[in-house]
Amino acid sequence: MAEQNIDEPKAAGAAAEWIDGETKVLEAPGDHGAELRLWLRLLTCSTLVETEVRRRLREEFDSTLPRFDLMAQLERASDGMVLGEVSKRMMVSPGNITVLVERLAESGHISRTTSPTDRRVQIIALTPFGRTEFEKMAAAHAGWIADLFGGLSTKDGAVLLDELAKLKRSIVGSLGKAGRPA
Amino acid sequence: MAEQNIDEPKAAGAAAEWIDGETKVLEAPGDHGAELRLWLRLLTCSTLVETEVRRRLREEFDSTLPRFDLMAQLERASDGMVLGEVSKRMMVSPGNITVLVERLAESGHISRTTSPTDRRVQIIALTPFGRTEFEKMAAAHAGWIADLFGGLSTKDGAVLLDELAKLKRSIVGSLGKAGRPA
DNA sequence: ACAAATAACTTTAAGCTTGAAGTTTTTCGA
DNA sequence: TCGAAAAACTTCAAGCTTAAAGTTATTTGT
Repeated sequence: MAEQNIDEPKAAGAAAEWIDGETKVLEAPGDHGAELRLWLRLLTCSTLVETEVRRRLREEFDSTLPRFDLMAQLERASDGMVLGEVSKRMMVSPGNITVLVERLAESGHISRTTSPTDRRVQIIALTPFGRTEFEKMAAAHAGWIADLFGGLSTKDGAVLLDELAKLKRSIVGSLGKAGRPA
Repeated sequence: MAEQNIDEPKAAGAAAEWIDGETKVLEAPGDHGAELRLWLRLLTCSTLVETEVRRRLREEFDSTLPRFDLMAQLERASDGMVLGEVSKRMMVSPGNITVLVERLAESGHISRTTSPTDRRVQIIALTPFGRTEFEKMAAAHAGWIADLFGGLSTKDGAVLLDELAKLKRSIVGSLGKAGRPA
C-alpha cells in the first residue's frame, strides 16, 4: 500500500491501486495515477457514508436507503409527483421505481393514483403516515451526516464543496462530449 | 435506461435538499444544511462516475464492476489470495464473494483451491486468461477515469485529494466513536 | 381519421448485496 | 483428550437494480 496516512481504500473500481505499487509504476502508460487515486478516495468516502446510512436506516427504522430517497423526493411535492419525474430525479430506472412504489404503497407510506388527464401517468404522494415517518427519518439522517462530516472545519467543508463542484463539471463535461443522448 | 438529469443532484440520501427550500429552512433544528449539501454533492459525483464505469464495463467488456474489482484485488497477488482477505479488502460480505468467485471460476477468469494446510480456507487466483482479460479492462478503466477527472487542474486535483483525506478521517473517526466493532 | 410514432409505465430475467443461519474445520482450554 | 468456541466459508431469503421487451394510452403526420 502506498504511503497514505489514512488506510487502504479498496472498494469498487479499486484497480486504481496497482499504479501505486512500485511494480507497476514503471510501465504506467499514460500515467493516470493521480486520477485513479482521486477516484478511489472519493469512492471510499462515499461508500463509508452510504454503508453507515443504510445500516442505521435498517437498524433504527427498519427501512432502506432507496425507500428513504423516494420519500425524500415526495416530501416537497405536496401534490404528489409523476412516477417518471421521480425516476429522473433519483437517477434510477423506471422499472426500479415501479417496484419501490409497490412496496411503499403496501406499507401505507405513499398513495398512488392514475392521472385523470392522462391515463398512462401514475401520480404518487406521501400519505400523512408516510410524511410523519419520513420526517422522523430525515431528522435522524441529518444528524448522522452531521456527525460523519462534523470533523471537517467550516473552511475545509467549503473548499471541498467547491472542489466537488469543479469535479462534477469535469465529469458532466466528459460525459457530454461522447455523443451519448443527453 | 432512463436518461438521468445531470444538473440536479438528487440521488441516494437526497433528503438533503429540503433544507434548501425556503419552506424548510426556517425550522432547521441544528442546521445541518452544510453537511447535507456536501454529502449530496459527493454522492452525486461518485454515482455519476460509477454509473459510467459500469456502463462501459458492460458495453465494452460484457463485464461488471464487482467482477472487475475482484480481479483487481487478485492482480497484485500472484500467489492468490484467501477468500476472506478479498472480502475484507473489497469491503463486502463473505457471502457476496462466494457468489462472485463461482461465476468468475466458471468463466475461467480465476482458479480456486482449498488450502493444503487449512481445509476451511479457499485460495483464489487469476488464471493466465483472467490476467490477460483484466489487464485489458484495467487499461481501459484508467482511461475512462482520466477522461472523467481530466477537467480538473493538477492543483484542484491535489486540493481535492487532500480534502477527501480529511473527510475520510472525519468519517472514520465518527464511525470509530460509537463502539461498533471495527 | 387513422396508422405510425412516442410516452409512460410494467414485467422479466439476471446479477449484485446483505444479514442471518448453517456447515465444516481448527483451535483452545480444562 | 475432548468438547466448546472460533474461524472460514456457504446457503438462504429478501431486496435492490438494470436493460430489454411488452402494454396501454396519447400524439403526430398525412
